[in-house]
Amino acid sequence: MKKAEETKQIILDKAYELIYSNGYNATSIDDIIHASRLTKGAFYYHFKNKEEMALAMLNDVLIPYLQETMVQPLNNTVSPADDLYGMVSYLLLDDPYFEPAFGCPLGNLIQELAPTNGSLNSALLTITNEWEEAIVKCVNHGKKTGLLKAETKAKQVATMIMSGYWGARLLGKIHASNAPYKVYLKELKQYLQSI
Amino acid sequence: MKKAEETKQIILDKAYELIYSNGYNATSIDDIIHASRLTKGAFYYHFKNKEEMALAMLNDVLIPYLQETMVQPLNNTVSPADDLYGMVSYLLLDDPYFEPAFGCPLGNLIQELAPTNGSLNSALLTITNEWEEAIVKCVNHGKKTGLLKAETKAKQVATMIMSGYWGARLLGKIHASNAPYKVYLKELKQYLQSI
DNA sequence: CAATAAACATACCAACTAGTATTTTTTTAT
DNA sequence: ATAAAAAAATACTAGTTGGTATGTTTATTG
Repeated sequence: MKKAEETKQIILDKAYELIYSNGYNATSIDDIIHASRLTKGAFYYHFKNKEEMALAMLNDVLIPYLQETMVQPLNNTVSPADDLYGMVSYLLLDDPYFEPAFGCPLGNLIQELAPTNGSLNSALLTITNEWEEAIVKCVNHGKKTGLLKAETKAKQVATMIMSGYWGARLLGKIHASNAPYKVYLKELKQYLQSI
Repeated sequence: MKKAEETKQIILDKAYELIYSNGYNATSIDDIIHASRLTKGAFYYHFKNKEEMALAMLNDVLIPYLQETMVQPLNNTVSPADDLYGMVSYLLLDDPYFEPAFGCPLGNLIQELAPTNGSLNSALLTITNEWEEAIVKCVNHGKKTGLLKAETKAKQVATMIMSGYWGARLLGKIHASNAPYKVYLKELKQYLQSI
């Protein structure tokens, strides 16, 4: 019961890669097993169907990584503005797994699947809410310590930051470049000084 | 040569509807001709292939509408902050053709097609640049009249507004609601007062 | 009111899709 | 080492995809 887990992980990793770069619908099961150097038998031994595989991919690959890079950096925050800027800046410029031309893996999936799919959506919504909650807590902590203004509305700031990040991803995609990220980050810094 | 133009328009209109709500790849030619109550013969008489049809749809349906709702409202601006807020607010809350669950038609296409497609991308990039240019001009005008701060960087503001709008669309999508729009707009108003 | 071309319909194709049934190989426990 | 079970390979199906070839109808013009 060890080798099996390995191949399962290979499938999930390759599925993540292909779905991130090409989208969910544009990634066929044949694509995934070919990239994994496996066959249909292996795929359907480990997963009931494409959707269940995608759900496992979300839970085992994408979501843990997003919690690491989007949520954890905001825990035990000292300087809210700096920590928020740092979180977004890392995601946009430094994260080794994300590329401008491919956008945000979470944003991509929401965009593509939100109108149609059911079971995948709740997983996407959950991690989105966790992210928002982390930002809200960070802002509220800053209000308590006096580093942020008392009038600042934490949820509004969270919405602003999340929206800005995802939109910047779109600009990066259409330009196939991280140049828009840098422009956005400059204005984000200005904005964070105003709250 | 009149009836033919009508059916061509029907195809483009239905294609827009289906692609907006389901995505480009998820919309088959069969879907489009069925919704148009036509057949393959009609489709391929008017268009060489799916991509050429999509390009015509962009040029004849989507882009003119976006120029109307995203670009024109910023021409001959009097109060930049109000006009920028009004443009975004209209798009998010009042536009009769856009729905929270389906996001922004332009954003959707960029998201889905940017990594892969070629010919459609330049059309998407062009209208995106037109939008940015309109915002930049609006901000620069505001700086001249003294309604906006002299230090304000027009391109940064444009990036901030575009990003925020597109990201808010994503939040609306995952929540299948316009509630995130309202939260975003409140913070946008704050932000616009700070520039 | 024909004739003729434009506009559209029908029938098809090869490639691809998710998924199944069956057989073979590989692990694992004894 | 070997039997049993797990893991993976092979071969297949029915439905869908974009696109083509060839009809048939409809509109337009002399």
